[in-house]
Amino acid sequence: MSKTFTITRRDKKTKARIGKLKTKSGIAETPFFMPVATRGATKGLTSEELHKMKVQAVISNALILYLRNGSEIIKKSGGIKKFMAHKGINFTDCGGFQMYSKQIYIKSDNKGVLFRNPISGEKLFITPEKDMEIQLDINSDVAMSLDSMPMYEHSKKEIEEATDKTVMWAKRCKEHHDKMQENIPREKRQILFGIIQGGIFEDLRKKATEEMIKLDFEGYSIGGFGLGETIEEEFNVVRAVKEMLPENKPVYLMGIGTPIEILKGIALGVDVFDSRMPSQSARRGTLFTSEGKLKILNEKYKFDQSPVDKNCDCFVCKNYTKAFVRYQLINDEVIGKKLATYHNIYFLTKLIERAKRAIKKGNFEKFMKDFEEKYR
RNA sequence: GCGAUUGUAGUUCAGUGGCAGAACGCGCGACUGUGGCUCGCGUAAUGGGAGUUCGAUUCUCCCCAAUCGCC
Repeated sequence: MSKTFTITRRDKKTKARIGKLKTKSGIAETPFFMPVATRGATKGLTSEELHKMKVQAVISNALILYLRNGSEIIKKSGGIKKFMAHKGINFTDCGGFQMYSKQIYIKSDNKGVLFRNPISGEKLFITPEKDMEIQLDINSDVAMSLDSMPMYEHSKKEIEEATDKTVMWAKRCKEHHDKMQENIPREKRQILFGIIQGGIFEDLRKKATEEMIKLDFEGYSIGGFGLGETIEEEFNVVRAVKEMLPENKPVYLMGIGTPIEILKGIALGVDVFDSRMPSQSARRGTLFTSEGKLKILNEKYKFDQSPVDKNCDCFVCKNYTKAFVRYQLINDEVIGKKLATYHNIYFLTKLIERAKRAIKKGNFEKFMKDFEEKYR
């Protein structure tokens, strides 16, 4: 059968699960982590390198690509997969998160979001329909409905308004997206995920989840985290939303990317993650290791001849010393950023692989607890 | 040897007769659906001596050093 999502394995003690996400570009085994490739590339890494380290998917940004004619160029290049010579699956984000970016966001009303194009200075009105068209031009495998993202510090009333607007837009996205693809065979269609908002308020999240389920998306994204809330607030909401969502739909926890949060998410049955965390932190000198976070720019590693992580088998750890990576990073050489980024993304990808193995062996909960100890 | 100019943080430069600033560097921290790669905190200095003055890093003189020019 050509179902989008199939669960192949379940953990007994937690809600963790292993599944297959089927897209027009191929199948990815969940859970997986997507490095961010905002403009069609993960900073510092080639598509071949991502493929070699078994990254199954990346996520680009429809709005930001659109700002520099990227969506047009990509359309004329035959879609993002071909454009970036990527062997895995491509997600696109809608651009709703850029409401967080004061430099390009102007305002939003019920019809859509007004951005300023920082390149031309022109105002740019993005409606849910327009957003769907951009993502279809880019031709990613999985698109996101346009959301209106509330800020952590907003009042409950403001968050409720944004949440309701997100549901309303999701409906319009779904209708337009379906209509745009009605003549395309099902297996060649772009998949659309609906984004659930609601801040840290369980009641708002539950209401939004209920409405979104009615719209029957192929997958659900939980958005609006990593904005200042505590980890408890975050996972209380994820748990509540997950309990309501249908079991057979893939769930994507947007923007979440610290090792601990990924494991906690997996334990609650989240299937997809993404974050700029591993790539951005790497460039700024924070590396993930089996022993915890490593601040490689610290003076104590100046002459350190050991690898970044002695338990890691990535090519960086097999070939280079801390002293080398540190020196290149400090001197702002691209090789430093590249090696650091490679290691961090490899680490997260490998972490999830190990988590999956633990799920299969039935000791995921212990695996998670042991890991958490090191990241305290 | 003579003349001119300049000596302020590790570096490049502000500034002031009354608590000496910045940038970069260095040290530490942050970073969660990345427009332009950052942000926060910390560190550290008036070349030496004498004089004027209540008080001098600032004004005067001497010494030392550097740079430029002329021999």
